Amino acid sequence: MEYFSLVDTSLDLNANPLRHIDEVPDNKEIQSTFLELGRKISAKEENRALMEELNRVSAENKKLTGMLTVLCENYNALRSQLLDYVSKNPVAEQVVVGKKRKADSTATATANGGGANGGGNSESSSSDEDSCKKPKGEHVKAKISRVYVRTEANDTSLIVKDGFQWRKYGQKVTRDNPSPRAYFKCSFAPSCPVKKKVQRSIEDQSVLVATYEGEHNHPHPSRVESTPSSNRCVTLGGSAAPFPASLSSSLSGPTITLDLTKSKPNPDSKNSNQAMNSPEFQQFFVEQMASSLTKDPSFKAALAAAISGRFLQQNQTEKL
DNA sequence: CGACTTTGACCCGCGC
DNA sequence: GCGCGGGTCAAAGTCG
Repeated sequence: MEYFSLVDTSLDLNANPLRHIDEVPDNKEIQSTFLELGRKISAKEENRALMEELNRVSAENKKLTGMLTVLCENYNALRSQLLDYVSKNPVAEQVVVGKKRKADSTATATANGGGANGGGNSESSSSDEDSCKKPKGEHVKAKISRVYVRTEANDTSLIVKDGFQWRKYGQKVTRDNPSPRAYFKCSFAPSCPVKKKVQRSIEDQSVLVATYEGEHNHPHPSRVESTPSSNRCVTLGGSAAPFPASLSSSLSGPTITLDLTKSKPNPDSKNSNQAMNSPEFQQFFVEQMASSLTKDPSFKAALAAAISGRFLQQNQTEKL
């Protein structure tokens, strides 16, 4: 339930929170009303309307808060079930292999297939496939996570900005996908073992599939690059990805989706909670919220209405 | 001039 | 053993 510390759930999410301003007659009408009926009555009526609106909004906020609570509870229940399952079935826990040629290629194939589901913006857990055919005698060396990033259609670069600094060390055209695959190492290498592969989804060329291998053994260098203008729709999962929970915000729609179901069953699952509580995550979250809100035309309209409404009210009180 | 990218060559595991 | 294909290396090029 840490999420409540991150998000002010009492946010007024009404599309048109100042509806009462629209309903109130325009300035001249108000003045004439005042002249005819006197100040006390209309002031009382306005007061009552405001109170009703406030009650309505409060009730809505309460409802939304309740829904979020249920959502979080469900997530926690599911996660604990998953952890139980993983602890009872050690095979399922084997997420990755070191020299995992076979397993990895299958995983990549499924990833591309997974990209097809839901327009390439869904994530397929890499742990399932990897656990199926485990080459003999191989040990768990690194953790793999997969990230889908929606880019501009004309953006040909294979750059997934996740806040970390990467050094490209290779590029290959693979057999199952005509678009080249780029290989990156964390720029903190060799002290940091994390590698990243980035390739366009075969199904949706506007979607980049980034596969992270390993875990960063250093703090996040900067959050500045974490919200690039070109990469907006990010789905994250796993350990090497910057955040354990999946976040997505889309270019086309100013929505923020906290996909809590896609968090990987890390044996050290407390990491995800720690990351969620980390200031970096909170800043990232707030940035995402802010950028999404500023892109929302209805939010802008509501804001403009609020400001103009405020001026209008001030004018009225000054005139009276 | 240093850091980073590009790109062809090389290495290595797997399947036949 | 050989060929294929994914992954890595490293020299050359580019950029700030």
